[in-house]
Amino acid sequence: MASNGCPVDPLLRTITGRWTTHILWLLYTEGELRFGELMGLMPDISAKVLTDRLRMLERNGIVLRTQKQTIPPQVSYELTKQGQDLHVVVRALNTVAVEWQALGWEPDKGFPALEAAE
Amino acid sequence: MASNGCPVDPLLRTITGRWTTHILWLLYTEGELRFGELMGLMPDISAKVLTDRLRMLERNGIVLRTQKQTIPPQVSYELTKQGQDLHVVVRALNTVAVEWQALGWEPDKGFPALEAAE
DNA sequence: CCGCATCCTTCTGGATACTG
DNA sequence: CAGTATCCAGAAGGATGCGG
Repeated sequence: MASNGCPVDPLLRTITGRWTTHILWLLYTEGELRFGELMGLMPDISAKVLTDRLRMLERNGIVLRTQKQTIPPQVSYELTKQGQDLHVVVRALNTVAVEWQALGWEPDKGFPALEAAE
Repeated sequence: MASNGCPVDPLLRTITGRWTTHILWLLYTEGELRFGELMGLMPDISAKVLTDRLRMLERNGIVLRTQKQTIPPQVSYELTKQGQDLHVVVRALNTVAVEWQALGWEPDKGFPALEAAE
């Protein structure tokens, strides 16, 4: 998979993927969260996928993982300083998403409200 | 593939994917472009993938396709009004990408500059 | 010049069952 | 509680060749 020349491409590849921005959004709005809390806030995600995403974000310096060796063990996640840079992106995405939702936009269907007005 | 509750998810699924933001960036910075011009500006993309992306963006009301029935035929693409909403997202992505690039960030490697400073 | 059809390969997300 | 290991299905990316 040859690298695209665009500098945005590698960043995009890391922060996209099924649940990634949702995780970032939650850590941004709720602050530090435990694994189980994240599971609770995302009812449809599986433990494996959540772990995958968190580990990937950790490798990339975007989230910080803190393990407390208690019984039962507790692990919590928070955004790193760099991870917080992404709030601009996530907020921009959220703004447009909400705006388009209000216009009736749906993937592969476009903007029904606008077409009807023609 | 059950829909995630997050309103950002469908939008994200549309504008991500290997070349999509690059296309949006070019249409945003260069304005209207012909198919061949886009190919020239993205040396590594294949015609099929470019067509796929453009058709998908067209279906979603993000780009406008204009065909001129000349010989040889010319087809040009530009952002729709809604497509221009995305410049906020693309600009945010670009800002962070450039910032992180300056810090030595690489996918799956994190921020070497910061780790060295510890 | 622009694009469609076909086929193939890779990557991703997810289900399920098990562990310290 | 917070994972790990394995396996699988489907989607996405891409190469190639034909067509208006």
